[in-house]
Amino acid sequence: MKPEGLRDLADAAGPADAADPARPLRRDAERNRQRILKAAWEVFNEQGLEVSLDEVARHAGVGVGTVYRRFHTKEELVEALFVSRIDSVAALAEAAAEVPDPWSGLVSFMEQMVEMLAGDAGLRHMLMFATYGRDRVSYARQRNAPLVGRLVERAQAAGQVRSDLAATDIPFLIFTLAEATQFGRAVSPQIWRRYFNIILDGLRPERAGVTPLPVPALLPEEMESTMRQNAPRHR
Amino acid sequence: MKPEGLRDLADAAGPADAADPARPLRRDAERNRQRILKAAWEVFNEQGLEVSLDEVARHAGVGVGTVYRRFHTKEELVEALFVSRIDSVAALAEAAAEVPDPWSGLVSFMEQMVEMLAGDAGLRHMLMFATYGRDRVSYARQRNAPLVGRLVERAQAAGQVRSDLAATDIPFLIFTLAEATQFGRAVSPQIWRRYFNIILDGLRPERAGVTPLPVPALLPEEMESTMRQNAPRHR
Amino acid sequence: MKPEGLRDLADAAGPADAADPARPLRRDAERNRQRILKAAWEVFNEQGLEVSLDEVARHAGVGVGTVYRRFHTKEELVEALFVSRIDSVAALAEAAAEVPDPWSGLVSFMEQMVEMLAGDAGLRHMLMFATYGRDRVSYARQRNAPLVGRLVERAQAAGQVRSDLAATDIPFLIFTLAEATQFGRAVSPQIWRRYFNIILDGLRPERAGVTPLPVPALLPEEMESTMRQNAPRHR
Amino acid sequence: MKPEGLRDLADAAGPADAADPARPLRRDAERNRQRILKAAWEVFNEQGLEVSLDEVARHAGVGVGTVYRRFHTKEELVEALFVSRIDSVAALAEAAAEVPDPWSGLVSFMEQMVEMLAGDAGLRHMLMFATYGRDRVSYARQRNAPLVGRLVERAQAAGQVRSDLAATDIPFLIFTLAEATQFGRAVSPQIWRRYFNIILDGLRPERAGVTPLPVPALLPEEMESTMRQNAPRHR
DNA sequence: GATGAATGAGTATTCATTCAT
DNA sequence: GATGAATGAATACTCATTCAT
Repeated sequence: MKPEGLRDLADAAGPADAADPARPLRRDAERNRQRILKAAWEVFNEQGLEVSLDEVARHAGVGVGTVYRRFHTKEELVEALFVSRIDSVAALAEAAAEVPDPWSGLVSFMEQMVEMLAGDAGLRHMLMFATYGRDRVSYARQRNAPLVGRLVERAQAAGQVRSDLAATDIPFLIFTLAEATQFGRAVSPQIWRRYFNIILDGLRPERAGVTPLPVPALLPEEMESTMRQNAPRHR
Repeated sequence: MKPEGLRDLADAAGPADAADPARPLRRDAERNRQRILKAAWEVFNEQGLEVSLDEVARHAGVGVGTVYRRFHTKEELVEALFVSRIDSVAALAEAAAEVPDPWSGLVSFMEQMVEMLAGDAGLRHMLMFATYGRDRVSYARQRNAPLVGRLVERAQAAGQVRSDLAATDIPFLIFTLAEATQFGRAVSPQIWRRYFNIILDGLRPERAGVTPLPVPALLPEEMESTMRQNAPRHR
Repeated sequence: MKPEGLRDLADAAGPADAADPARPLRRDAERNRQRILKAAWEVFNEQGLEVSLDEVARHAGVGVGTVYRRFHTKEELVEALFVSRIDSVAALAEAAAEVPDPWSGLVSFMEQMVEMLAGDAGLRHMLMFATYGRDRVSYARQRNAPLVGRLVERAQAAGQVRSDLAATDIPFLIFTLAEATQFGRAVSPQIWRRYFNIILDGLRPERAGVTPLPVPALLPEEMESTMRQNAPRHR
Repeated sequence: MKPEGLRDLADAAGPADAADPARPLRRDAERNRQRILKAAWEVFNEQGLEVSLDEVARHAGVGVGTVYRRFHTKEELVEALFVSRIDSVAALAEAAAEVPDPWSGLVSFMEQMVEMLAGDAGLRHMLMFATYGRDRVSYARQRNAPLVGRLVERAQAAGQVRSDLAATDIPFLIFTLAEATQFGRAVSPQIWRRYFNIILDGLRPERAGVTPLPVPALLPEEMESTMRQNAPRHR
């Protein structure tokens, strides 16, 4: 569906295995692991995270037992599937900090995040609702928060971003946009860029006609507990 | 939970019944229908659309059989439940058209829509993913599209909104925001107003620093097919 | 297999139902409930408590769903199945207390207990290992302990039983014997009476050639914790 | 856990192997065999016969495949595991025959049997229910029966044991006691000695107050068929 | 020979839907 | 009409056993 996604899957291999992080899997096992991850990625994106592992197994052309040998629970599979991607958020933020122009840095970070999420309903779901892999997500969030904070502050210091924007607003805006991508994706895969543009224009510094943000942003600590409330229990 | 919601439910009665659209239900049957709708609304909002109909029936104090007599499938129940609310979108748009200041009209329409969706995960789900009640939603969309179009055009004509905004962008922005309300809702129920504000600021007319929207909006016709792709199948 | 057992099942009906203890089940439901209990009793006795509920359902000629409608979990089914029998232990002890001769009273209690357990591997299993229905069993034990204590004391006071026998020894002896009934049952269903007899002879008052019991009996409180250790977890 | 047990395991090696009874195993193969038996013994005693062979293999530090190379089925492993112990019953009986005092001989035989079974739920299970290793058990029984018969007769001849006791009663009494050890084991590991004592007192010669055994003992030939009926099928 | 990967039938439990009372 | 009983396919997960490496 998306070659980029499949490349990422490869990164999730080897060391991410549950049993022994050191020793690489046997060749055939590794092949199957990849097949399973690929199949899972496809069906999860197509039909959501609710598809059964039997379905995933069938899609991958292996028995369910094989899926369970590799991933002890469904949760572990979902995690493994998105782990590399979650980690890459940090890389994105770090790269963005290197961009000389603060505004461009912030923009490119957001843009890449949305692009990443746009192609990946599963990851989006996991980041937003933390149905699975809560701990991973939570860890990633804590790691990235300060990086994002610096991106915002730098742009504000340069007078490129409205001063009432908070670092915690950024993930909100990103999720918000990512959700919009879901929508209309089939007909116009880039449609989200319109709304991204609108939001960017709305982030610009205060001036005539711009109203101050009406309620305070969430504190970083509050991001955690907000997730915890969203999570639907799974059966 | 929300008296307004309950009032709306009453509108969904009579003619929407499955058996014979013409003849009104017997009094007691009608009472049961209302009870079921009320119970379903409460339960779906509290626990999501995944609750079993047994649960709904228990909540309503009737047997499952009764639920099925009124609504042939779960889908039909969900549809009936949100039908009145979908219809009220039109009312909102019409009211907004009456607001003398075009900008205020558009803003108040969007705001009310988001507020409505914010409190109603079921409706949001239905509008965005059309999991259930596809036809209803589709019908409502066609009805509302021109109304919304006029709101936008009026504001653009008044120079209050950027000229590259399209009518079809409005539902996108609304869904997008509505989804964001889910988020952070537990900690700060009004947090979405920050992002609403940012978006509104981004909708303002072109000026220095505002970049033109990079891709074309969806055509009204395209909205339809876009929904059709999103829908996850349900079990 | 054993008409007596089936008669007992009837006692477990009506009021023991999970939903509403007051209202009796519909006729057809009641019929199925009985069928399920009967089938469960048969297969559990034949093949042990490990048989699947699918098997029970098939045996009963109903769908699994029906089994689960009546009994929310396997545990509940097992409990329901043996509840009336557990309760009847108390009746046995009380009746034994009425027997004029203390020795005869104690003997008849033990004998009837063993007889009851002899025909019912499921009940035996439940009483001894508390795999299922722990709370029921524990409750019954507490209820019966003092009754049994009195039986023993009365016989000791009459000089009919060795003075170093404790009340907690009785269940041990009973279980022990009951287990022995399993054995040899096919060839000589009454074979256990030999060992019952030997034990009774060993319970007689001290005299030449009788050695004192070498270790202290369990305290009543210790019976509880002893069960808790035996219980295998079920999957 | 019990060095004696482990020594016994060694006896079970070589000729008992599945592939070729004649040729001894290669040194490393033999080592693995021992490791597996040791691990199995530990794990089965700790957690019951239901543990998976994967678990056993892990405990032994070998692959499951290796387990299956040595023992074609789980049943075979269990058999091999207890084979040596079954054989040692004969040793026990022979040693008991050497004890000068017939009564002491019989008592010590029974006591050692119960002790052996008390510490070994797996063996107990196998002897009593013949779930696994039916043929082995059957063979052992035939071998031991005459030895035990002699123990009993000798004690009866000396007037130390009631004359209505039969040789086939001994295994019954032993199993009966062994089962009681299971019970209460956690709280008072020696509790079974109380019931052993009671039974011994009940085995003493006829005198006032002792009632004759009410049903005939099983014939040696009948012991076999009695086992066959007990066996629960396993999954 | 050893390893551990692959398999798939089996387990308890849930739930949309149908149907007898 | 209303009730709630019956159904069975579906779900996540386990484990004895086989087989490629």
